[in-house]
Amino acid sequence: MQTPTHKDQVRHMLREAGLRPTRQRLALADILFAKGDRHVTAEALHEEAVANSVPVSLATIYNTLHMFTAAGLLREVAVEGSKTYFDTNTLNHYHFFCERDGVLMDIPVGELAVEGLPEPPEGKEISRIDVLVRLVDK
Amino acid sequence: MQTPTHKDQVRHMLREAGLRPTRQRLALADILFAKGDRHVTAEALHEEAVANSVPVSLATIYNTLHMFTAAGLLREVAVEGSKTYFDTNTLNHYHFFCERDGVLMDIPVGELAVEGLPEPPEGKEISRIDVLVRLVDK
DNA sequence: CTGTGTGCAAACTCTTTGCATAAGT
DNA sequence: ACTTATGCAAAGAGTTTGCACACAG
Repeated sequence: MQTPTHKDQVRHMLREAGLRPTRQRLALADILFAKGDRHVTAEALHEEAVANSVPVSLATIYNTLHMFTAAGLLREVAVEGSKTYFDTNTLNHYHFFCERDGVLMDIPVGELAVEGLPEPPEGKEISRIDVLVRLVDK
Repeated sequence: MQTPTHKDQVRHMLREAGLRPTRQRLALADILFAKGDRHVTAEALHEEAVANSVPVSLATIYNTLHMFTAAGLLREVAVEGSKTYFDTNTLNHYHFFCERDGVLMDIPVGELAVEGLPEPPEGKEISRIDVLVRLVDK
């Protein structure tokens, strides 16, 4: 094996972010960033990790997700309900959310735009705009 | 007292919604709809009720908020975090959210618009669009 | 070695539920 | 009276925390 593996890239990504590339972080980053943009909950990632023979604890999952988020590798998405979603796509984009099955999807970039941004209140500035398009079965 | 009080209007509103106008519901609706649009959490409403000498239990607060929402009198707003916000403005509009103090505010209607709505996935249709403009201190 | 990360279990927060009591019509 | 709502306390779900042990540099 001499082509740079995905794991190598992931290791580099972690170092860049100032995070020690531990077994668990590597394994989780590998799962998260292997196949395109993903939207996971802590619970789901935990199950996936365990299924992939990476017995991480839930506490570490939360820890890791938050550190990745702080490092800019992930982004937290607000959906109502108790669960927190993490998105591997940190670029500015919006989401579809299907209430029925709790699935979050990216909205193709460029299609949707927010017009007529209002003036933020005194002393505040806009940090980010979230758009969530809720879906129901037809 | 012969002018229709706010409580009378509220009583009528509850009947219209098919909800029995009990003491607690009347008191809560009175608080919620007395002064323009509001954004409350269950906890906040509970404190306010208790402060107004209406010793409702938290369980009833949740119960009531959910029934009001089901009856179309309130709308749930998704902000990340564990707390659920309820909005007395059920018309289509968007929000400012200040992370620092957890305050939710309406964005003046008409200023902000979402353009270029994407096609929803097969078999789904858009039920609602939420826009949350996050604010930070300048 | 030295410091940071991990796992476990317990703690916490917000929310929901079950059941006896109280209130509405 | 008959039905629905309320309150309490206990259970639940998701997330966080404290501390001993393990691992990366």
